[in-house]
Amino acid sequence: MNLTSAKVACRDCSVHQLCLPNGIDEADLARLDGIVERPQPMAARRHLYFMGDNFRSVYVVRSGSIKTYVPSLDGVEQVTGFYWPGEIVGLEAITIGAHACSAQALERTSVCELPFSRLDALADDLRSLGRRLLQILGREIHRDQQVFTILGKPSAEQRIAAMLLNISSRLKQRGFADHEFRLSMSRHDIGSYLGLAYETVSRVFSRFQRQGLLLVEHRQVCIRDMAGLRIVAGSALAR
Amino acid sequence: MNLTSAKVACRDCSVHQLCLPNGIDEADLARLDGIVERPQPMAARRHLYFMGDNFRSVYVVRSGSIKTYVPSLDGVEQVTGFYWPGEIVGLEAITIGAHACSAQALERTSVCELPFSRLDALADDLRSLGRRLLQILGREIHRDQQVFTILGKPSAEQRIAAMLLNISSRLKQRGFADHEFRLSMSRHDIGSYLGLAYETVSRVFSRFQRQGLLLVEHRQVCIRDMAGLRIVAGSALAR
DNA sequence: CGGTCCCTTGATATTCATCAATATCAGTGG
DNA sequence: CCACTGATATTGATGAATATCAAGGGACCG
Repeated sequence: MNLTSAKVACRDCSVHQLCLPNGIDEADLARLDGIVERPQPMAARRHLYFMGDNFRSVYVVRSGSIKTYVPSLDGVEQVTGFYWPGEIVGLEAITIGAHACSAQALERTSVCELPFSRLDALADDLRSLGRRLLQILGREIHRDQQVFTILGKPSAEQRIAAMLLNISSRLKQRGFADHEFRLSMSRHDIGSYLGLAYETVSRVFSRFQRQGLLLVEHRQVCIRDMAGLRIVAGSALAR
Repeated sequence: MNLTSAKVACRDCSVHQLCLPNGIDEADLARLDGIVERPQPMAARRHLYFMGDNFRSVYVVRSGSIKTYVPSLDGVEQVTGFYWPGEIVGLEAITIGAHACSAQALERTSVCELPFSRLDALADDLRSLGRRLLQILGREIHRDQQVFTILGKPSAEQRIAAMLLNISSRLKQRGFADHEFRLSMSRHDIGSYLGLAYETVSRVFSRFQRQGLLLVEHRQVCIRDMAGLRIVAGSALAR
């Protein structure tokens, strides 16, 4: 028996407040809980879904992390996002009915699976769930807007600083340390996400370390000077 | 009296099929129509809202175009999006309750205003409206994902080609010509959006023209070689 | 008609990608 | 335990792409 796959009810889940159940009352929560599936944890590099797959479920990361990417003909995949505990993967497929990207575990990762048809049917009954779903999607749109300000920055230093601040703030929201964390993705993934060569990512990390902004050891990152990093990122909303 | 501000019911609106009412049945449509406000057209450069404003409404572009941007301390605003007829502005504020960016008309523009509290209340009654709202937000998330693949491209040529294709496909969806259109935003805005200097935008346009990919005259763009543009953009989902 | 903003183009400086070599780390099997 | 292997990361050298500085032309607006 694998402890990490033990069934944890939504009400006792550590990311409860960031997840769908937040704002759903006790009685309704039990019904929501009834449709949540909790598969075995996934090994690193396993896929949650592939681009083009029929949309069945959205997935909440419970532990570990996920990257999404768009594979391309020439084999150069483009990373479109990273997801940490409490974040929801697969929302991009709701309207289209098919996944617009592939989703892959960056490390050993466990998720909750929420079959969307059952979620949708349940929302017919529970107006609070319908509202909550709308909130979740609205939050996602808000986040995407913030990411636009990261990817729209003109220099490698600005983009990387803004990305680190974005990760930091997301981890903080989830109750993790905001100044020290382990990047579960490779330099290559970061470069693909930000539109930079992976060597550039590596160099900027080294430069930030020399400047006293960061301590970087492999994938472990410690932010030494949050304010300085904000200045590098550019004042435009790097919170 | 201004003809463009004449009251057009949702059912007769030209962007009906891209807008909220799509999929709402006749009887319910009348009720939805009842809460839609149709303000006078806005002059170019007028703001729909400013960052930080309380969230009251979402806005559907009926004619003209809107840009959204994040103003920053040093005065260097960062553009986060462009919106054409049938597209909905303001969704990023739904969950937070305050606008995360400012929205400005790029030309004479008319919108429909949908007061969200009334929309939300109506959705309690009309399950079809609740579903439709979810669809709208899901579509927005899907679009944002596509934008990530534009902004994540490594070169100026790729980003600009991908952006043009993205605009083209959005205009086509709305029944406009997909190979010939007028950009309502400045080179500066495009540069800010894509993380490029405005001179680079200008140069790449000229280069594309010399290569026979485009005809560019001021803000008027004609795509001469759609397939070639797709190749430049890189195969990764530039549709 | 004059002024302002926007766009284009050129020259130069800077940043970034690419190529390449080396180092490090996580597994794997002897 | 250690050697071996392949993936990952760092760093340097070089060339290409992009930003910056600068000038001039053209469109739009009062």
